[in-house]
Amino acid sequence: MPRRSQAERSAATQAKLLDAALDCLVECGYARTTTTVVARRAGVSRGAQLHHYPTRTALVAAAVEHLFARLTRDYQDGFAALPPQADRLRAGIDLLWSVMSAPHYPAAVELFTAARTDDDLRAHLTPIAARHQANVAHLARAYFPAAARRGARFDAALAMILDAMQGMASARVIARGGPDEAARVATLHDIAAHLIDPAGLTEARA
Amino acid sequence: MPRRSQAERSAATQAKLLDAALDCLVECGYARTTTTVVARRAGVSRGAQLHHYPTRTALVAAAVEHLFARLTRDYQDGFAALPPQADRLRAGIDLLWSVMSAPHYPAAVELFTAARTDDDLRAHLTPIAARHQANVAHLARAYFPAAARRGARFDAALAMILDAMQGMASARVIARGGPDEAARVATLHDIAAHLIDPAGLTEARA
DNA sequence: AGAAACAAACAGGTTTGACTGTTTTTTCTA
DNA sequence: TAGAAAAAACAGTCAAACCTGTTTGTTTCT
Repeated sequence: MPRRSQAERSAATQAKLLDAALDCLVECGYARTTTTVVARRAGVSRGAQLHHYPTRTALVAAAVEHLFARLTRDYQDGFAALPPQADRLRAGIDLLWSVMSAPHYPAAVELFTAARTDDDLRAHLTPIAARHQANVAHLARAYFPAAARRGARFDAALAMILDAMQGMASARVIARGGPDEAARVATLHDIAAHLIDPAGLTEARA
Repeated sequence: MPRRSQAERSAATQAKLLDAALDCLVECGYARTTTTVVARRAGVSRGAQLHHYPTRTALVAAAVEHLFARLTRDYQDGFAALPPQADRLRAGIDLLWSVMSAPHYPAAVELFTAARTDDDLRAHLTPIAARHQANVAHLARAYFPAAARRGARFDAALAMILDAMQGMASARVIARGGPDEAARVATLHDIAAHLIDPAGLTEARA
């Protein structure tokens, strides 16, 4: 690797650090995600780590931003790839759940839990989370225009479905992917149909 | 306080320690819930703390057991006090949510999040959580016998509602008790009616 | 040459569980 | 039943390990 530009070098180390931080959050949890461990896992010296992210909070905040950017892309791509068939609503639910089942998602849970009692971290995370939520809501409205016309009711339904998935993700801590997880997703399908599209005339031709 | 029996002394200090641990978990979060701080908050010497709970994990595990015992009592009392009127289902939902809004509930969230990556803690928490869930399901079935006759569908609905509430509780981390929280509970009322009692013939005379 | 990236050692502060010693209660025994 | 012995509860200190952020020095790019 001769003659890498500064920008390339920076980007490479930062990417290594952020991925390592996410891995570490998933594997070890927030408490044991120390700057030392992250640097070692990233194969980067501690000096370099501190150069790019001067504090631990800065590091994990950047990591979650990195993660959410990826999640937003996943949502976007997923929605764009939704089949234009009769069960789009169903497919949309499955998409949401699949993204929230991503391997790195527990890192977000770790950080938001920690943010509850860490003002600094919360200040970093609040705007990131708000932006992400807005993105998802925007995408959902864009891809289900007919249902979105129901306005607040649609928004409430979406919020509820996301809450439920968030709860399911939390529950995984204890019972990882139990057999009844599928049943719960099925219930969500049912609910979505009831709340968003009670008449049964789906968004097939949207 | 002359002549307290050993059992009394033990029970008193243990209660002080467990309450202090819960307070600390809620206020400071899992990472900053150190044995030192808990002992100080409890007004107990560090030696005494170590005598009753030899490790940090033992302490927090006992604390969460303490908490869940109380939550189960709250559910029980709440269900027993449900009015025998037409909107029992609605009142039941509100009860579930009010218990999950209890001041100490965030302590449970902290511990379950930590348990994901702490085998020791998880081993302690898993049976506690399982027992608690079973208790809630049992109570719900006992107090909504007509709906419970729908079997798996009832269980799925209950699980989903609890998931959603869990998700809402987690979301509080960022937006504490936002205005739309009420809207989400309203959506849950709607869902409960749809999933559990679609005909509208409520459990009024159960 | 200057700036950015990287490397490594260091100091200050914390936490945990072990360890030693003291007081209070219970149990055994005379 | 009185007093000694044992057990339990309580108190406080200590060392090892660790983490964070600073600082100082080196290499790589512009």
